[in-house]
Amino acid sequence: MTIINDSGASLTATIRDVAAAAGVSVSTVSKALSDGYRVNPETRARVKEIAKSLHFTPNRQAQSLHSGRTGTVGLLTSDLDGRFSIPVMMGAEDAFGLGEVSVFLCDARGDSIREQHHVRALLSRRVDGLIIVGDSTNPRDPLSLALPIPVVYAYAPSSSPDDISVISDNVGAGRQAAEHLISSQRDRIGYIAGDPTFRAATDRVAGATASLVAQELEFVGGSALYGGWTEEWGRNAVRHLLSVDSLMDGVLCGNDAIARGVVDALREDGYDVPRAISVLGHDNWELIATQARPPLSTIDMNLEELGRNAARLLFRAIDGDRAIGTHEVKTRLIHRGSTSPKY
Amino acid sequence: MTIINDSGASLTATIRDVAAAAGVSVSTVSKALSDGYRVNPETRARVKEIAKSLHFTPNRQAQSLHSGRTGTVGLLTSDLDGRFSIPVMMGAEDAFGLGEVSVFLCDARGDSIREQHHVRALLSRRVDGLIIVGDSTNPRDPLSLALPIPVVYAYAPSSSPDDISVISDNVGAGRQAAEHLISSQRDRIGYIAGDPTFRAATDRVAGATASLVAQELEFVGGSALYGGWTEEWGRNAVRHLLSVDSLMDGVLCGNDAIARGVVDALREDGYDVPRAISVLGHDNWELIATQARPPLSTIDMNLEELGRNAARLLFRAIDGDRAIGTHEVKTRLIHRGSTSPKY
DNA sequence: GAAAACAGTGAAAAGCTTTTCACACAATCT
DNA sequence: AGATTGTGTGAAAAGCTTTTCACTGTTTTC
Repeated sequence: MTIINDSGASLTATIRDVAAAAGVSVSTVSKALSDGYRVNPETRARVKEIAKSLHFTPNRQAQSLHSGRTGTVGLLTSDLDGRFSIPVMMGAEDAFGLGEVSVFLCDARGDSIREQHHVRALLSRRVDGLIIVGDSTNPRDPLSLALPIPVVYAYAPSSSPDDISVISDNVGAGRQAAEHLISSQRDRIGYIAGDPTFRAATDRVAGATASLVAQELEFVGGSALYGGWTEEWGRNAVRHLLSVDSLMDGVLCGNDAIARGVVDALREDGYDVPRAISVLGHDNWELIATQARPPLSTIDMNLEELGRNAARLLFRAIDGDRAIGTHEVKTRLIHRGSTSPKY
Repeated sequence: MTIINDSGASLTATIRDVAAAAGVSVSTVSKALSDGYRVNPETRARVKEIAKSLHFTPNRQAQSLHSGRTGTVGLLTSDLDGRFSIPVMMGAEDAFGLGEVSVFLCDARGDSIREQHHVRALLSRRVDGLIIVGDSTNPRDPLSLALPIPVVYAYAPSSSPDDISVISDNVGAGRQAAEHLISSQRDRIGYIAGDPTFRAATDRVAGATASLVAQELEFVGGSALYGGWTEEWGRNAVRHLLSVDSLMDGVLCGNDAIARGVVDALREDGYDVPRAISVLGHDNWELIATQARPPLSTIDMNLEELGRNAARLLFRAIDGDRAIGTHEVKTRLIHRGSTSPKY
């Protein structure tokens, strides 16, 4: 099925069509369009003119058949509906530039058989490289196949130190969060963490703990409280913490859902957020954070930046410069209404 | 950069390598691997064996150079962080099958210049077809280029009736929602709608209105209340409706955020949800719906099914069978805690 | 026993582009 | 004038696979 457009030229014109129309050989067309070859300026202009009028675009399949590079990259995610892999993908797409490199998207749905299958398919399409986007920050096993192309792991690092990984700096985020509360004169701080089987949960706690220890403080109740990633857990945990220390003046939360549960419970129980008790979330999950009462101050993981970095590292690796190891992306604090200086 | 794996075979073996190793010609290898050609069974077995040991996978670039079909499809979304385009993409990927067809993902970020650019890039990659995923249900202008490949519009339909579009049946969804409340003996029902500039908002209201009219009912306050898509609007609107009719026993909402605002406000004001007042959302946006108190009953748009349909229609179109027009996907009711029969 | 059918294999073309090499012709130098 | 340099162009190969056609032998048919 070939639709002919207004000018009568098929949109899938090949270089031969251009050559015929210009009355020159195929190789002259190629050179005329490429700049940097010796072609009579007049010929070049005429060829370019005709190529344009024919809507000629070189067939990248054929180009790459010749160059050995396809200008395509595989993006293998394990969880498309995850809130984390999408921004990472966007950042990567961004860094690859408009049209320069195209991205094959595959979703393995957490199934390693499926993953293998996708990898093979991508390999048969001769992608130049692969980005594997995880759905949690826990390290994952590297791809088992020996691959002829470079691979970058994003969000979830590879468990092998010889691979290239880009992750969010969760320890630093924990520090950043704690310092934010400490700097607004809070000294009775509780930590309501997420699921302890997640590396993200424990890393954030570790960072925050380090900051408190540096100020000779400790968490309300002596240590962080682990639970789940839900609002309900936040509601229950904050009430428990208040029963331990009724003068608690700050709460750090493992994510925004927990934080939302916390501010909901506090509002119901008549506490003044942020003046009496400041609450800080994590993830900057807009739809939850902005709709909370008050809107949540939180930590943003800069996931798009993470994706961009992953893409850049992949480029370098494709060019032969493999920067192995785990690269961390700094988080940033988003100030909304749930934190403030103490009154 | 070519990594040699354990067996000593490069993973990028070509058909020539296989031919050399098997001591036959290239064409024999091709035929032996293809089934359906006349090849000596012994030769065939030997070739297959060797191809396997060399990890030979045919170069799809070269294959498609020959066949004219690339087995790739472009997926152009306008809003990757949108909650709607992702499930549609997943469904499409699903229907395209594992490895059979690969998907190029592009994000135009709502910018038509960018969109054009992506379309050109995809064209130069000779994709077999294009799916355009919108970020709202409002009809959009069709791509301005005359394309040599078929296009399917998903979620947001094309404004041209000659195109192929797949959308969610919002009118039907409104009916479904209203009937759910009516069938649980509610007869004083309010409708808190979203932003009236969105077709989705007005269509849902239209469907619900039709169902009420059929029962000789009308909405509390006479008609639906339009506002925004936020929780805050839900909170404000439901309090207003109660001031109009303090015996209101059901509330239909334009989306789950509104519904969540509604149940929050009702809980704060001491109403019993779902017994005294049932509340129904829309979108089945899990993270909001499941965390509400009580969890929200809602309408699911079957977006993955929508994506699958889009993919199937694209296949048909690629095979020359263009089913033009707008195809609707039925919604389904998800029953959680916020609706029940009246006590 | 000669002609026809058949089985198995290989050579070659096609698909599109890029790049190298060679050629023809004009212009410059000795 | 003959040799050299330079300029613009085209032919051809390479990259990988599929498919058609042609070519040996072998087997069957009349």
